[in-house]
Amino acid sequence: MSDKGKSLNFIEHIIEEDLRNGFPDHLLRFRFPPEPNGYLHIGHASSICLNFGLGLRYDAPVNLRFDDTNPTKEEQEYVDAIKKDVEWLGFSWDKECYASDYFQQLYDWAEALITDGKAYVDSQNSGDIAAQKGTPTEAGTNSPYRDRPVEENLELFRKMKEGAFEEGAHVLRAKIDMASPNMLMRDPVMYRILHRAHHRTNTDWCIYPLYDWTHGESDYIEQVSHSLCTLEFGPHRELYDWFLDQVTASDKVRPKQREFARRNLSHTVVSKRKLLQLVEQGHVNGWDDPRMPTISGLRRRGCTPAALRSFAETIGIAKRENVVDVALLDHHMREDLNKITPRVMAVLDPVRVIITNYPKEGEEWVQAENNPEDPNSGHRELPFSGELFIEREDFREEANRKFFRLKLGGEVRLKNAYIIKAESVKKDREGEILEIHCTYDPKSRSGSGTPESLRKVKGTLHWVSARHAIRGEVRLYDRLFSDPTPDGHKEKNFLDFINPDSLMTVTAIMEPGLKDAKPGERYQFQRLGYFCVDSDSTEGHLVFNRTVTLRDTWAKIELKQV
RNA sequence: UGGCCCAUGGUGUAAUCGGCAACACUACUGAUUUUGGUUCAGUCAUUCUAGGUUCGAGUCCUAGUGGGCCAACCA
Repeated sequence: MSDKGKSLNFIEHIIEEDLRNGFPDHLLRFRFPPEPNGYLHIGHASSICLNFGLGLRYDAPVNLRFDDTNPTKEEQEYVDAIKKDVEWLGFSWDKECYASDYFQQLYDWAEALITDGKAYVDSQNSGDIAAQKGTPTEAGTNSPYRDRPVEENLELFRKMKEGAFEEGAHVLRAKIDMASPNMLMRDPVMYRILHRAHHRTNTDWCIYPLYDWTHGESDYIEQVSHSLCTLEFGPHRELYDWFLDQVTASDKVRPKQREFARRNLSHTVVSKRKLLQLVEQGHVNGWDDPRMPTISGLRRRGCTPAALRSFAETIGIAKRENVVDVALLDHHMREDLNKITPRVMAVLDPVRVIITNYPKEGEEWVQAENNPEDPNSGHRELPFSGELFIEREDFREEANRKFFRLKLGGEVRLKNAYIIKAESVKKDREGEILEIHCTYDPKSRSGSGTPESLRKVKGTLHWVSARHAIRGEVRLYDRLFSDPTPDGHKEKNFLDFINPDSLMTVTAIMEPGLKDAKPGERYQFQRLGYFCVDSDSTEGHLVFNRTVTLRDTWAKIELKQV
């Protein structure tokens, strides 16, 4: 990484300390361990950048490990989507791993634990087991099966594995301490019976290990040195260490679990359950709807991997509760998009301009910079004529001097073309403006070098020649929720805060060169924002998604005037 | 009637051994600009509270306050 001079986050401090204490840097190894039961979201992006970022910083391998121990929820579809997202973010994993690859090893270790008297088969139902757990303030009570003889445990466990029992008939539990102040240490369940096909092991197994028994041992098998997870796993650390104690050899790396606070983004939710609800109840059009905070949604909206990475870098990592302002994400998207996107002109809410002193059927071509931020981006030719479209909100019959745009009797520069002056308007019976009649200064053409062309006029507008224009669908997205913390209200459901105007679709007028735009391509529509060609586009029907607007100082001025 | 974690501007994150509270975003000023974009300059903090240790505390100690997590055969 290029951040050697940067201050360290608390995880890096821990690693630096381990290194100082003699941990060999070539044994550093990390992992990103998603469960393939849903799509990755921006919170995962942060975790991906953390783990893979550490890999880059310390030149250490990072595994992509699927935590696939629950066949009732997990599917291959999610595995594929997750791999695509991680790759798209720009990271390469060392090994592609699956917890399910370790089922046999885990099983063998479980038998050893039983033999050691450290695990037993409990034949109660889940309700009874839960009842015996006690509460955070009261000790639990021992299961009547807790002192089952080793031989009987072994026999039952083997039969569980062979499929001799119904789901729920028995579980394997670690024998730890039913009075522990940490509820996770009260004889946690290690295996349950599930007669379900697994997306990788199919029907090979009918007992499946639970998270706590699986995760640390998987880290150990892969020789992960630092296993990073979110804060809610803090209490699990004691159990993680206990399970590791049962198997760790002295000459192997003993993985270290550390916890960080998940990143929350304002004006959205990042919980798989809630995202699923948005999809299933049709509040959005799927997991990759551009309003979704999923990586696939952000990608479809036009966000770049670089923007997501620099965003993750900026928000950092710590242990306190947080809500990151979505405006910061917007900033990082604009920062990257400003550098890389070609500028084009498109009018979202058109009104017709007639230049009365322009030759009737005349037309000419003007030159436009493709990207002022990129000197190598070159220029393109744009058709100009006496009949144009401009943005309806760029004209007012009357306005004060703060309004830099077109008004009756006022002048304005048409970007890359001429200075025009509004003379009169034509309206329909309802008073809606149909045409703005203007005159132009023929000597004011951009780049011509004439004194007239060098005149300073306050406003510059984007425009499209009516005769040459093409049309396209533009989807204007806004934040999905109107409240900064939609799921932070005890009394109200997060769905109550859904922004009814999160999607507005318009037909826009666009410069003709856009007709060959391909899905995934990003543009800046000048003075409007950044837009990305959507995958819904078909031959002859272009669809653009608005990624993010440009910063809009005028909108703020206007707001204050009201 | 318990255990664990956390507390620094509006937001997020820094601050070496205890030594001038820093960076980014937002907001607001101003300059530049043929995008009201970009760029540039500037403004915005009693480090949760109260004690204590110290020449010196965001940092260490004690107590309090506030917040989060823990009783899935989920991860």
